[in-house]
Amino acid sequence: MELSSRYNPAETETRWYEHWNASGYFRSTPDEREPFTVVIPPPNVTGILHMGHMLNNTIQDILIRKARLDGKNACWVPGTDHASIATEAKVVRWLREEKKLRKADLTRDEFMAYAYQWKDKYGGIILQQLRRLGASCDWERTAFTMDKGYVEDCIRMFADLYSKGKLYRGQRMVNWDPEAKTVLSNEEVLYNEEQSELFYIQYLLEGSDSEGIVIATQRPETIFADVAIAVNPKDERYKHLVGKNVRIPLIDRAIPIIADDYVDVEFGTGALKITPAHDPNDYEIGQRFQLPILDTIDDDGRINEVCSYAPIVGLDRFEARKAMKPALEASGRLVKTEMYRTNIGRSERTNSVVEPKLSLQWFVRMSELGAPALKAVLEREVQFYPDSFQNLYRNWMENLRDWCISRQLWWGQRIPAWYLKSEALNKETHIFVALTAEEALEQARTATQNPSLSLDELRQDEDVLDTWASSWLWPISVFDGFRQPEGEINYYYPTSVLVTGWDIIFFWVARMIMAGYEYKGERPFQAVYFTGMVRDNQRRKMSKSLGNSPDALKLIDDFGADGVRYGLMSSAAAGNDILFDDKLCENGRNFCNKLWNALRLVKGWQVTDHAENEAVVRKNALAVRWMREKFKQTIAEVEAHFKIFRLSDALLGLYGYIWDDFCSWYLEMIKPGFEKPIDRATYEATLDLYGDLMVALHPFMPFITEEIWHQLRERAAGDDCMRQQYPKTGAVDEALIRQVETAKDVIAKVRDLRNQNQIKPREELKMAIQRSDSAQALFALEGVQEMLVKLAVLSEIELTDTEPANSKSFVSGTEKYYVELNQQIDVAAECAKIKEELNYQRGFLKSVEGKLSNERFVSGAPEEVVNNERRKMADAKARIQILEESQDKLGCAK
RNA sequence: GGGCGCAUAGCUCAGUUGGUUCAGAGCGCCUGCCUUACAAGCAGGAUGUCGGAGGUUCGAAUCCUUCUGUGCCCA
Repeated sequence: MELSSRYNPAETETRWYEHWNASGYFRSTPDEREPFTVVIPPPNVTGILHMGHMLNNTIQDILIRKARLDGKNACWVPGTDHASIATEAKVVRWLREEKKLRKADLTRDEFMAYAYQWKDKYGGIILQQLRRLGASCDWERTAFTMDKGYVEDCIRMFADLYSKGKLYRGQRMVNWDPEAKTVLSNEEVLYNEEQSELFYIQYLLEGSDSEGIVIATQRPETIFADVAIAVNPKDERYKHLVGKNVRIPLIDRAIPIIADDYVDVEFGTGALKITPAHDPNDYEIGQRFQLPILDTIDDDGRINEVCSYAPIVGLDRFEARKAMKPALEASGRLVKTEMYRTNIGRSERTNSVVEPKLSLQWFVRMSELGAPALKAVLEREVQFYPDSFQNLYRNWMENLRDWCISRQLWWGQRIPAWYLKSEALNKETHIFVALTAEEALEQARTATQNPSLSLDELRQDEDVLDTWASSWLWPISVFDGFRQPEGEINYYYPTSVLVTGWDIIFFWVARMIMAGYEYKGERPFQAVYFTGMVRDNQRRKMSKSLGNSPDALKLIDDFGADGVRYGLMSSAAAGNDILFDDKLCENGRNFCNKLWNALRLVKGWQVTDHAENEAVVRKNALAVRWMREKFKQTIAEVEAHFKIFRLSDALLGLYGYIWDDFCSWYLEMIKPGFEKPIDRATYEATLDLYGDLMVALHPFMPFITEEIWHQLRERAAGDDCMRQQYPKTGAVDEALIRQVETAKDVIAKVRDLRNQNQIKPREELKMAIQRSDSAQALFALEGVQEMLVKLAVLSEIELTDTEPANSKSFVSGTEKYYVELNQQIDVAAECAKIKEELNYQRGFLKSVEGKLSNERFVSGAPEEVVNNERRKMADAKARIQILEESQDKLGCAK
């Protein structure tokens, strides 16, 4: 069959993916083999494939395919996350723009119906895209965090934590998104420096028209919620005022001046207005001083009636702020304003300025949940790669705050708490948490001692769970671990490794570890591999708004999935950011092409049962032996790298072996002459070796390796590359490898000599070697001489005692070689070269001798190191002697 | 403000428990080649105060101190 000179990935990739999938190779069911389990970090259901997913899932696929080749029962569970706030925002926009509907006009059920419509249409695109990448997930296990069973698990978890007292409802200062009208976690608030205006406002003392205290605030619209002015107790300027009252401008309500250490003497005027309802720190101070709370801002960010300054009631908080400036000026209480830069928190989802707000929310008590999760990581029960992420983890885990898990959204698992309609909203004294409304009703009847209480008289909490409060159950729930605790979860759990970006170490990793210990009494995974962030070549994070994120599928179109996988992995040390560049994928594509052309070469050979001559047999036998030994060595390194998740190193090791050793050296060694056949033994050995290479490389580049595997030989049905045994390593004949390396060095030096003297690569040269024990030992190895003749393009090689006329020499190892040239030798240039070499060797010798004459080195360093130095010294002396002899013969001035 | 990390070739980075004159890879660059697998290629080549300064050690890119620059997390 004629093979094209360029590898074409498009056709092979779809074909092999379908073959694997149809053959059921991705499927896993429990059996007697050792399991290797990976659960996918579920991508957002409405997401599309981006570079981060590509990196992340390539890594998972590599680990899974390797485990499969190692004979393990590899199970990779795919799925998606409902991503409550992000998806709801998208659905709301879709309804508004395409259906002309507002969320407020829909019932909850109607909204949910639309949301599922949206999910069915756009959800799961990403899982389709992962197939293009070659992801060998068990698709029959595809899970979704809003699956019926999954929701049940979330409800069960909620009820369970509540009954154990690890979940409570409480009033807390939360991050409020007035646009999405929901609570945000700290992690969903993004802080950035913005320009702001600082208002210096004077509060007059009670009973005075001139004396007062000046405070500085960015938020003048909140002064009507003030309940005190605080100063630092050490602040001499204000000591005399503590305990007195001042009046809020415009409304003249009196508030006390209090003293608290929290106040920064340096900042502003050193006097701080205390607004417990609208600032977390003020809230803390308010609690300490048992001050009242006046909440003047509504859920949508408007000033409400609690504010006793009527002109701004009903205005948006920013409108109100604008209105305040003229009002304060008119009152004469505005001292000055100044511009200043400060960190403003905005919602990651809606970009609106986050409002600190007091709210009744559900909180998970973190103290008990956190302890085992922290211990597990510190004691390496859960091993992080790279290990240093422990620091970040510990830092966070030692400062845990209770976790607010309620969100004011509809798209998500609705909180299973019921209240009595007879009680005012957010003032409920009775809470019934149960798996179903009926059970809640039972509780309510008992609690109220009213057996005729009906479901109509209860109302369910309107809120849903924070997305992470559902996805922290992922490693358990996807194996049905809550409903079938004795089922297959016992086989697959704990999972082997989790692969995820370090940016969600708190959101998700930490919480899965907590859930693992809480519900299985065991770690959810043995290892966590943290990937870096994929950035562009200017180190900017890939983002839609910057438009710097390459189209993942286009990359696959352009370079092939294997090429992209190579590109991502070749520069992806664990935890390190990747500065992505198409160039990387180009390297991958080129590598595919190299593999492909090696195939073309090998498959183009005629094969004969009778080798050309004994010399060729000896040369080829040595080449095959060398390649096999080096392969074992390479596989040993690959295995060592896999063990500690150094996938990039493992790949580059294979790359180097294949490109340099196999293609550049081995194939050139055995390549038959023009229109000459190759002997069958070498040919078969080469096909076997090539096949083994494909298996070794398969986890990284699954498609081309499968294709070549099948091109190499006729294979029986089911004899596929992805189903082989990973090549085994074993004792390596390092002496043999060293000898061939020596031969390679000689060949390289002859080539260099040709280059420097403008001798054509194909012009045969005569070479002689200075007779010595070491030279004789090297040439005693069968095939070495023939190898040199072929690759250095020599007419003959001989041992000699005398320097041939008209020749140039070089030193390799401790041997001296002469190459006869049919041209005049430039004696002066030769002398200069030798002198330079001598200087180097003498310097080398001096440093080695220096070490060896140091008594403390000889007695202190390990024997192995000392012996090594002794060998170096002997070699250097031998080389110096050779060079000095050359000097003498050439008659160089010394 | 508290904590963590990084600084090595023009660029991006490796360099494992200190041990070869150990300073390395890829890309880029330079020279010569369309050599009958591959120009998406082949054969060669150049490139560094290992951020600065001290210290420990027989020996430091590697360990310690400090300074400088830089990135991230938390507040």
